[in-house]
Amino acid sequence: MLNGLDETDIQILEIIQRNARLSNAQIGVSVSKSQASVNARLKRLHDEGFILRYVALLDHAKVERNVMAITNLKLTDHSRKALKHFENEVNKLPEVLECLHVTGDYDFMLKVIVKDIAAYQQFLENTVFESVPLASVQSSIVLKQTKMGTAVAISGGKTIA
Amino acid sequence: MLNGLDETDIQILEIIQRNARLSNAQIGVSVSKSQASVNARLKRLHDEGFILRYVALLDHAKVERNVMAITNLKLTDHSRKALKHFENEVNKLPEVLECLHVTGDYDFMLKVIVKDIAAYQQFLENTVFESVPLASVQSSIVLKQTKMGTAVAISGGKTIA
DNA sequence: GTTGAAATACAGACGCG
DNA sequence: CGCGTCTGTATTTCAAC
Repeated sequence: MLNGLDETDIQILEIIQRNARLSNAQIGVSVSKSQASVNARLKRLHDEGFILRYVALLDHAKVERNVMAITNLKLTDHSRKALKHFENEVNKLPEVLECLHVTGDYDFMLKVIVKDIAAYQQFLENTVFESVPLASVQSSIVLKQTKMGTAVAISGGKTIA
Repeated sequence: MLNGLDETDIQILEIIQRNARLSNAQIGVSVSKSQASVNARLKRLHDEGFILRYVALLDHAKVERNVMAITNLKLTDHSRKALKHFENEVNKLPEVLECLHVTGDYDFMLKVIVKDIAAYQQFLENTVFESVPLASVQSSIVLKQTKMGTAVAISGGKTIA
């Protein structure tokens, strides 16, 4: 159907993207399969690389990380070496949750999580500006996370809400 | 220490943000506590809202969702009612993984996952442009996901790499 | 898909600081 | 008296059939 996935596989993936703590038996009820069957499918989906990993999502505010910012960057040097170096530097920074190489006015888009605005200012000055030569930087502060998900809709068009 | 979290709590949170499938016993080894203690802490951390939920992360390419795009939007109407309506519309769209209300040149930033560029074009025309009056739209296609994480560094400064 | 054994999660009673 | 360990029981995982 899709890379060797049948309808049941797709249903299972949709479910565990939203709640990875359900038991195989609970998932089995939803997909009308035995728990052993669900177990075997989950193992296969993981072994074949469909499932990358399982993670816990935290409440950022509760752990005192109240500022999310989007940092758009344009490098001065676009050689392969410079790009690689930039990627390496970014990977070391715990404040950076995501780094995307994008088309458009800027080269990279960083999703940054810090304690407060002061911490963000320090992050820019002491870390980003120091790492590589930058042609331009544009920051957007996140006022509100209207939608915050990790689940991708699978199967042909759209699937579940 | 931080909202009532001690050093052990923080270590546990750091661990399960990266691997939520470890057994309580395995976590216990890392934090030098018994499995029962780890179990009790996990339950408390969840009940108190530090842990929002557990999810599985999929390989987007394997499920044929090869295009990630960032859609920046500026609305024409900024009334509270219009904002609320926009948020409601966006929440219905499975292609939109994240929607952030941001400062800067645009009002909202959408992280969109679709099958291909054609699907993105349809998403814009049939869905986004139809939902609310827009003053401007700017799309950035993601060429490469240099870093892709969900784990926030807890504790004062930085913690683990 | 069913069954059974091993691992795991989880609640209660006790003990230490 | 909060917190951790220990023990027993209920679930769950997982491999063999």
